[in-house]
Amino acid sequence: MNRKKNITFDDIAKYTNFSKTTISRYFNNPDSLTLKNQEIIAQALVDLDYKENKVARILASGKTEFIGIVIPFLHNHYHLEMLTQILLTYEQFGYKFLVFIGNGEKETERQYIDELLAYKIEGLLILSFTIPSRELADLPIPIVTIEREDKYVSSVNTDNYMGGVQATSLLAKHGCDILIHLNTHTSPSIPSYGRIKGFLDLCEEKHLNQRVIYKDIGTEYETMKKNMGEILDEIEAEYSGMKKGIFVSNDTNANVLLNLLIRKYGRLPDDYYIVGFDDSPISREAVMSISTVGQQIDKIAFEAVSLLVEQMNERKKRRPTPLTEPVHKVVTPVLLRRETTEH
Amino acid sequence: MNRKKNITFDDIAKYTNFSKTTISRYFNNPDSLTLKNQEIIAQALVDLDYKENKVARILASGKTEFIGIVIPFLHNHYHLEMLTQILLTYEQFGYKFLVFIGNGEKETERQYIDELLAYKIEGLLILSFTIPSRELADLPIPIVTIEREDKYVSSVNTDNYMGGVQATSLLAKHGCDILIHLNTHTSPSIPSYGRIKGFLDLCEEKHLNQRVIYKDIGTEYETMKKNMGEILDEIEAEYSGMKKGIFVSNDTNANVLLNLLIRKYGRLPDDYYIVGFDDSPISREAVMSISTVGQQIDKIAFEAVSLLVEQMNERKKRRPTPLTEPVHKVVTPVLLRRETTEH
DNA sequence: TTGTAAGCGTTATCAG
DNA sequence: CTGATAACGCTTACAA
Repeated sequence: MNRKKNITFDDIAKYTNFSKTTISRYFNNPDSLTLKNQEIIAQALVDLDYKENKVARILASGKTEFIGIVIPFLHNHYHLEMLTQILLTYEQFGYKFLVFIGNGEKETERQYIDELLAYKIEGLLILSFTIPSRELADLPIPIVTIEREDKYVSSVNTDNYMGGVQATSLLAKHGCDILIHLNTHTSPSIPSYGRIKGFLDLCEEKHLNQRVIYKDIGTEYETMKKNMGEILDEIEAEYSGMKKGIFVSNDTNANVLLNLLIRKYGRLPDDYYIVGFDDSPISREAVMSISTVGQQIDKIAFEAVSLLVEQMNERKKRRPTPLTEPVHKVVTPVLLRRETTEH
Repeated sequence: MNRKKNITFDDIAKYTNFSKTTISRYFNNPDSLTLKNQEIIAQALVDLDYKENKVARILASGKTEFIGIVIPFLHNHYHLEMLTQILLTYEQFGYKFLVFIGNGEKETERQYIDELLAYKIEGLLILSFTIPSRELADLPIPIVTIEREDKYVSSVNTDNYMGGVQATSLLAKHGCDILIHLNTHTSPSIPSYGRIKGFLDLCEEKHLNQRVIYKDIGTEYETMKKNMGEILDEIEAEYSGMKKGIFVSNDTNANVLLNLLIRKYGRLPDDYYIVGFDDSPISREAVMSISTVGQQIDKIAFEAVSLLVEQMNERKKRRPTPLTEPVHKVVTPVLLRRETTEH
């Protein structure tokens, strides 16, 4: 903020012989001025090279048009793409975003939220998993979470259950003898648990031979390769000769499995069918394109901001009717058949 | 901003029988109060559940602690990772970021910058390529650009030239008979032009047989595959029997080439050596890990914010000595030898 | 070490 | 349709 000489409403008022109030009206309710006076002021704006100061406006009006975001520090495609899509909603809603990257520590993330609150954000989007929704619900502004535990707050998530069903059905259709799901142990309170449940329910319904392998594969590529290698060895030993349908919890891991197979056999053996989850870039860029369940990240981002803005607007009414119950929206995923199942 | 009743310095002042000023001092210069009085105020803060209001502070002090970012709308790993690393510098510098995603249109991006200016950002980080640096230089706040045309403004970039030299040397060391560089036509005013120049200069210096193939591969995976396929056909025809060292302008494209070869031969033929650029995730996740030139994104982000903050601080001095010439910092890339050259 | 009072640049309220 | 004047909540000389 240049301490020197910023042109203010006062300057414009003097220059045009109107009052500050009239200048303010020119911006907020121009129709209340005569056309002629509007023109006079418009000209003065140009003559004086006026630049607006939103900080002053916020202080006076109480409307920041800021939304806070707390996103976990993950290098995965999903969160980064989600952030991008959220930022892009500026075009539709006009809200500006103040972004903090969480580090997984409760105390730090609480501090971030306090800082956001100090900037008078009007709503908060939480993607980070650190702070339980019970605590978030007590914040004095509307909250919407994305793809995390959301019992006490509103949220937008992928329909993970349907995604699990879709992936499993695809493998079932190919007549696999054994359906295997690879995942980590996941709490039922987390949306992605639906992937496991979808898998299990469909297998039960269709009386399919199934197995869930719970194992944390790790995040370093070399570690992932090693852990996945062990899983693969076990699968090869256990289900040799059978047609194997493997639903992997995400594309990154599915790709590790695929690479292992390709390097072992030079190509994907006929008795392997693989489906991933996320439609992340790797699913397209892999040696063979990986069938996957695509999350509609743009839709989720839009719905989340939309839901948030609705609640923010509700608060601005004279007689606000705040939500009594958290709203949980769900976005349908899209099954993408690619080479790892259509070979 | 809750219109109702926010606790303000006035309330605290009344509660403690101090003046507003003293309360302000408690926050900005606590040592100027007696320990006892500090405690009294601290207690009052708790009793009244005071929440700070940075908007008011900004208006009064002129310091927003905001940095604006305009980043292009690209789904590539590089920009998203850079954004993440920039946001993470909050820990060190305390500046908050207001992020806009450019759409490549000058008029829109100018509007974004105006909006940022209206929020009284203290500095601006530009990653988008749309607006020429000539125009950026006229903005009334410090600017730093990252990896784009930067003639008239300060910038931080990867040392692309050295990267080109490193990649080329690696291929040369393996005794390749022909060195091929795949790239698009690039203006010398853009940092990444250095990759081409580095390649050419080294080849000339070492009297190496070289060839640059300029071709826009596209962004859709299928298109890329098709275009790269044509290039590969030509290479196979032209340089059959020769040991080929191929330096591809980025990892995404290098991976396309690698996949094509693997699918054709079941493995990477012995007479192919491939180096990419960026150290993007795909270079590790590919069927064979891809040798590449790693950009130190965290360092670049840090240097950029650091350079910006320096200039911002300079302005706050009583007698500021603004930069007379733009500063161009350069971050050394790191050569990563992986399977595509060490087979 | 503490207080007084004048801003910072808008918007809101109440008149006219 | 237009204008005074008081907020908004904090910082910053200048005093004491």
